[in-house]
Amino acid sequence: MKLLSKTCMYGIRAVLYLTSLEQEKSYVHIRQISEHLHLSFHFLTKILQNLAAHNIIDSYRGPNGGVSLARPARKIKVIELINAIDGKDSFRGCILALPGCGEGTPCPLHAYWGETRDRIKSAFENTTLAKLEKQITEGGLRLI
Amino acid sequence: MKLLSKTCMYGIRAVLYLTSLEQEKSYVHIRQISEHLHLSFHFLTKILQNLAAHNIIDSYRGPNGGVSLARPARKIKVIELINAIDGKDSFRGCILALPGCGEGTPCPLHAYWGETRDRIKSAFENTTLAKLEKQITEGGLRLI
DNA sequence: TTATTTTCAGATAAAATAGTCTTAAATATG
DNA sequence: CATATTTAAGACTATTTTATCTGAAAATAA
Ligand code: SF4
Ligand code: SF4
Repeated sequence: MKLLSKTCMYGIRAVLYLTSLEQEKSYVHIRQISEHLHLSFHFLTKILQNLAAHNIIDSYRGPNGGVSLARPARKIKVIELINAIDGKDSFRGCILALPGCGEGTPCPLHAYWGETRDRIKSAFENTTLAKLEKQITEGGLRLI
Repeated sequence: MKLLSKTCMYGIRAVLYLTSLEQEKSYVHIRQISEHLHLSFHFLTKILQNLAAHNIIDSYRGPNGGVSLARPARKIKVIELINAIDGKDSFRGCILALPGCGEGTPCPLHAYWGETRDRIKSAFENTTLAKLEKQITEGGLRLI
């Protein structure tokens, strides 16, 4: 069972780290992020390029360059990251992969699955980076 | 988001088909199953070999050979198939893949995830093939 | 016995995912 | 301007998952 791809996990962790720094619009080097989270710098760079293309983070080249959140953390929903990295249809996936499903009668596992899946999805839709960050600081939760 | 691997989906569908035939301990050709479900015969054979090794189905070679449920459908739980195919640790997977997790303090997504994951798992633990089969016949649900 | 049918076992191939590396482009500073 | 720094872009490699293929082993039937 894989809720998110590894790529997506890395993206979320990186952006949560950015959130935790909560500097006012100053760029953070990707190298700093990758070292802090123990991730491959090059791989993370690719992931963050994607998030930049989706206007979730801003990026800037050269010395003093780096990445930063494109908006305040309370305006970025976790589902946005998931959609950007794992694709919009990530939560459309079903349980038995029947050909041409969703139109006719459902498979016998649909009842169990559909509801649960929607609940998971809406949890991500209703969670902002700020919300998660609050939990991190209040609950002593960790990113690494 | 992938709840089950494709391999696992195929295995479940195949075994549900066996259940639907509910013949008294007579073997069904894998070829018949694969054609009915539109799956690759060779691939399905490998999946069913695995299920046979895990004592979920019985198999028999030669003409009149094939596979059949190892026990009555009401005594086979869906989680058994998942454990056999996707592995015992399938529902241990987490959301941020932190190194050495589960021991110390959790990551900020753990709260959302853990509960949901356990609910999904216990749904599979409390569902037998017979239960699903009942839904199929009563609800006009489909396997192909 | 001999031929046929079927699963078993393992090698191989293709596709998807994950990760690495190299070079180019933009920016800052002296 | 020249140079150092940093992200951008894309080719390349590695690993995992999914799928195919081949021949052996077991059971049956003629
Ligand atoms: S009925 Fe639902 S769970 Fe089943 S195959 Fe279709 S979409 Fe997937
Ligand atoms: S705290 Fe839970 S969800 Fe987060 S990384 Fe650990 S096991 Fe996974």
